[in-house]
Amino acid sequence: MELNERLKTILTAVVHRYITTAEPVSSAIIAQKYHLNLSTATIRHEMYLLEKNDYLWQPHTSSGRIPTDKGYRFYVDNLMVKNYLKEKEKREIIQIYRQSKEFEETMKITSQLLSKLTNNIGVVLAPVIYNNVVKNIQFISLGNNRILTVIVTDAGLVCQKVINVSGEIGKDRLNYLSNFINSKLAEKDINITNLNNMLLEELEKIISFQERFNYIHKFLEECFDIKYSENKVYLDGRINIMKHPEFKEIDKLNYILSLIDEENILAATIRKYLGFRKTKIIIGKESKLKEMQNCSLVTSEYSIKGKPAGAIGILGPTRMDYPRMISIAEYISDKLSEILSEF
Amino acid sequence: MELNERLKTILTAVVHRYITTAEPVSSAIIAQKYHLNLSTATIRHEMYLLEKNDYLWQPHTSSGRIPTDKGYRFYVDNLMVKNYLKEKEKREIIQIYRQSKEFEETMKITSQLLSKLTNNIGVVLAPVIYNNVVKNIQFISLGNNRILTVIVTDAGLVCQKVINVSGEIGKDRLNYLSNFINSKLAEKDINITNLNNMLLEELEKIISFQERFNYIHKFLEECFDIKYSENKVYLDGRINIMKHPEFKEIDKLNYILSLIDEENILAATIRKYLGFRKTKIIIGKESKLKEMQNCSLVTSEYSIKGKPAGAIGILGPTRMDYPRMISIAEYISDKLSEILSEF
DNA sequence: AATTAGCACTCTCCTCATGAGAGTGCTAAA
DNA sequence: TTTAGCACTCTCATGAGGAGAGTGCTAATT
Repeated sequence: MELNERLKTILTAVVHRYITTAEPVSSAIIAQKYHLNLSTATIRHEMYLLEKNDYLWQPHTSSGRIPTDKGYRFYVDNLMVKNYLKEKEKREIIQIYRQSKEFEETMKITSQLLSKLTNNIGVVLAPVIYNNVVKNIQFISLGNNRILTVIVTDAGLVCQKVINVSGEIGKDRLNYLSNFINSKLAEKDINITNLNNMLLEELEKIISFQERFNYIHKFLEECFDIKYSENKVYLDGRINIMKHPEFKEIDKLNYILSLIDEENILAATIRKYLGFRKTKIIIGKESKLKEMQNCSLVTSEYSIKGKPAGAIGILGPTRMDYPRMISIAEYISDKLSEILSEF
Repeated sequence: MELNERLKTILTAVVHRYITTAEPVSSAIIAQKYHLNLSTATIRHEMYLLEKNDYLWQPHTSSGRIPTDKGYRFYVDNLMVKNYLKEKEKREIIQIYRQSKEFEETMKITSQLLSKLTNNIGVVLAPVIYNNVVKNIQFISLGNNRILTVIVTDAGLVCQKVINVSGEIGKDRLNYLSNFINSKLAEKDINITNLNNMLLEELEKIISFQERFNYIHKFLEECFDIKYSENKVYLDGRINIMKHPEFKEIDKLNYILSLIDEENILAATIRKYLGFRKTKIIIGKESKLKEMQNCSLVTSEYSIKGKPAGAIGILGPTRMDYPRMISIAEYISDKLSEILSEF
């Protein structure tokens, strides 16, 4: 069924009311607060139609109505009015970001900002590393045949690895090798994931026949074998879930708690929806994850120097103030992109 | 009051019973299950004495008894029998550790092990860095007047920092500086926290009069200004709290959740008790933290190459199997010490 | 045809009463 | 000192009853 204007207005009213009170919405409240110049009976009839079409539901006959996932979805796609942060809020966000100079701290601050501003759970997926270009490689001898390899990428990410070698490699040799590699890196962009195939061949030209078959070769191989671990997740504001009346029920709490505990599930969900639009909204059961069935997730992607890098997210009850969540997510992901690009 | 043997036996029985069932313990159950050859009336009388002396309490008159914090404390200090892990369990732990080569991963695995083995929350405090000796410093130019400083300590910890300089510093100059610093570091042990006062003076001797007042000096100062951020906390098994009947009550859950959310509170608590014994047990209100009043925390310190480095912890309800928790905490902290010392 | 007033009906929620059950405290006897 | 016996206390589950919120339906009105 195509919703006519009046039905849309009523659905909007129900969503707004439910978002603010968390109580089933009655026809009387709509008539009273939203000045539609309609009697409760008419509103009741319209709500009945909305219910029949799955936009609303009732916890029991003779109680008010609550939006369904489909109702929220329609609201988000067709009804809501975009919200913009106040200048004052924007300034505050910038102010907070100014404190941080470091990558880790920036991630942490971002998740905190998200949770503080929204009263929900803030999620930040650290930048994926596999499309980064390697800028510089350094070898630092730790003694005891242990060598620390530091790989720096164009996005300013630093990747470190301690490697055990089975024989001594002199400082000069290490320097020679790293200088050679760095000169190659300067010549052309090499992606972090294919360091191995791009460099090893070149290196074989300059290392001795002997070396080609001994521990030095093995060492180099191991250096370049970056298993780009699933990117890190930063969470903040877990306690916020307790503020929402929907999670007074122990079962619902259980679901969201296991979501919070297993950060990977959450990260995987965000990652799954990554890619073809900056901001995405996943409402309740849309995610197919039973742990998420009472939650919505608003995600927004950020980039580093124009290249897509990661995403942030806001996790809360399906009953959330979507326009505000979206504006916050978008503003913060923009700021984060700027900051990380400067690093 | 000094507890006589019989009172001790009964207290032990009550603690054991309550730990396994989470139900108030009646005199009849004690008589039935613990074969003391005493009538319920006698046991009742003894329990009454224990209650008067604050070792037990009743949720209401005419219900069974529950140990108080003091009761648990007495049990832990005087009554419990030390428990040892089975060889099979030990082997499994070693097996799991074998998978991990990296520092981060080791920390994560440790917290997972703790939570899986105990059905409680596993906590790991990463090694503190401020008593580490600096082994090596490297400067890597990132371009755009940005320099990455990598500091490596004797414990194999790596500390990185990107510094903005307000003028160009050539590669040769950077190399010269780092070589000089490294030679000084090789001469004598310098603690990471006083890099600044130990090195800056020496460096001033070798840098030009000009440099002494310009950005190069500032750069070096900034390099050595390591704010040894509070050490990182790894948590695992948050969801486990839902398994314990005591946290069915939403208020208690709220407390422990805020503890879990603000990892710093937990870390600070562990840190507060750090120092004069390997394993520590904090029971309920002993911690003075209202968020911890329904919880107990078993912590055990680990070391790197013999030097105290950090601690692990197990967080659960006061009603926990202390002997087992202790044996797990101690075994894991020992293994962790070994592994980190090898890194 | 659309809207509305009116009202019976439904369901929740709170309170109170009731009774069973678990476990105690006390007393008197062993 | 220990115990049997019993009255007493408190919880918990159950059900009844009534208030309140809100609906669905119908007949009347616009």
